[in-house]
Amino acid sequence: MINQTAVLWIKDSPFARKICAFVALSDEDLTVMSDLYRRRHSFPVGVDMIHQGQTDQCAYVLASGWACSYKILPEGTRQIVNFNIPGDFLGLRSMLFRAADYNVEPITPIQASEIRRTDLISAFSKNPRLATAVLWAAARDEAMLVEHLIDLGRRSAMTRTAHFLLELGARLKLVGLADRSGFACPLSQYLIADAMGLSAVHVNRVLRELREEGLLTFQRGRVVFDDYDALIEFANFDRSYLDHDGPLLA
Amino acid sequence: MINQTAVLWIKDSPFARKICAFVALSDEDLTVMSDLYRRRHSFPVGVDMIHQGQTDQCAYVLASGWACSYKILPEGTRQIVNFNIPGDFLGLRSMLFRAADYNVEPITPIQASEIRRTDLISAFSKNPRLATAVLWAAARDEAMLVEHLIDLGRRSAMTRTAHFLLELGARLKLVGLADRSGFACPLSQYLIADAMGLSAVHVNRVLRELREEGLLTFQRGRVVFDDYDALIEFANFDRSYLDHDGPLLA
DNA sequence: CTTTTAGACTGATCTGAATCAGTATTCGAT
DNA sequence: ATCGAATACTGATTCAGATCAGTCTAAAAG
Repeated sequence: MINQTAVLWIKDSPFARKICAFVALSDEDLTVMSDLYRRRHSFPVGVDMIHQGQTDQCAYVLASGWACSYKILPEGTRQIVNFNIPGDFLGLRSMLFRAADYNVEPITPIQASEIRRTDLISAFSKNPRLATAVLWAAARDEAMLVEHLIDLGRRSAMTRTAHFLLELGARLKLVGLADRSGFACPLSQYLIADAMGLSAVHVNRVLRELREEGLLTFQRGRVVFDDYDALIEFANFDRSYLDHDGPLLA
Repeated sequence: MINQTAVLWIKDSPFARKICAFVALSDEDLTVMSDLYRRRHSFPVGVDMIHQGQTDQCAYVLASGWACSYKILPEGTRQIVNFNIPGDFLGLRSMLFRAADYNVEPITPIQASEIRRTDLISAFSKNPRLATAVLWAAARDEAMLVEHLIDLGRRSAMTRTAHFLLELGARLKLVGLADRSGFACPLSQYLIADAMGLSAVHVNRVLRELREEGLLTFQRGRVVFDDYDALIEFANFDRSYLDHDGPLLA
């Protein structure tokens, strides 16, 4: 049965906002989805949400706050694989493996719903459209991973950083946390460095250069796109992999 | 019903070999799988199997030959995202998107089975275990993508190349195309360069250094692990993300 | 109201990898 | 047997980005 209060509440969540942009979900779908949302948790900064080797196979949907997925290397350096923003589904992969093969750390205090593997599987069998929606989100995450790979492999430090911040903006826009002018961004230059495979010092230099070129300004926790069109041109940003033209599997 | 000839034949395919190593498939599962194998195609070197913007949503399972997935950048450089070897399922992502966002090019002549989206969906609904198996393979591919990202972001040219060749060896071993001593490898130094985000010249230097260190020799189309244990130590290679301890979702 | 500290920022220097400009080798075609 | 095309390989030079070694500022702690 459909619980109208739950439907209204869930419709406003970042996760549903994102999913609804791609797959048309009925009130029934949203009711099934709201069941997944029961186990709310808070995570303070400094406590890993998921860590390497962890065997309890659970995932989270972020309601608020930012996190990052990363791997530590033996030399002590680390590579941030992805930043997780509200609406993101994280840990889907660790559900298929015996143990998590990466860490997830909150960047700001986090509100998240824990999703048990059994709950997800039953929600999927009750509701294949929800399965499609989640798989679509996973495919989109993989496309972003590929763009990140290309950032690291073949784009210069400046293009790479510009591309990355544009993508972050596009993702945040989907959940109403950004617009064409920019977005609030709690990332330190150290975090950006670990994501872009650069040193923090060099990130600082690159950000200054982007500012001096009149492309974008990242200061005091805010990214401002000073010239959005020029920036897209400069970074050769193609948002089609984040975009859509309506429901895919109807 | 179960067709014993088809089951025996499919059991010997690289795809089934790989899948069976992780999820126990019954003869019935294998029969459903063999239905997917009907549309055999050959691709000569020089003709893209999938290209950017292509809208017919189909995927392939490689039976023999090597291919690579890549993206072209405006400056004319390219980044190879992944090499595809026998047994690989490729194009799963393009089934969820409106159009492919990358290219796939044969490196050697290819034999592959075309998988239509509708066929895959019906096979999945007939047989959820097969769906699990394919999702597991996709999760494993994503884990490899993450390792590749870390290669590019935080590993030196030498460690990166060693890690990459070890991973390739581990993947080939699963389908019986490699052992601890090494494997036949049709990749040119140019292809390796485009995958590792290096120049061909530097790849050559790196391969020479690995050879001089007594770690591995890549010459005349063959990778030889001269000192497998030292190599694993050197590259800090952890094959747990490729490995398993038996069926996951029984 | 200081002190401490973390983050933002800068210049000088160093290094790893790219680019350029070749030679050597292998293999296939004529 | 010879030519041409790939591919493998090498040395010299250049350049992007890292490292080092700081300063400046603002906020938090005492």
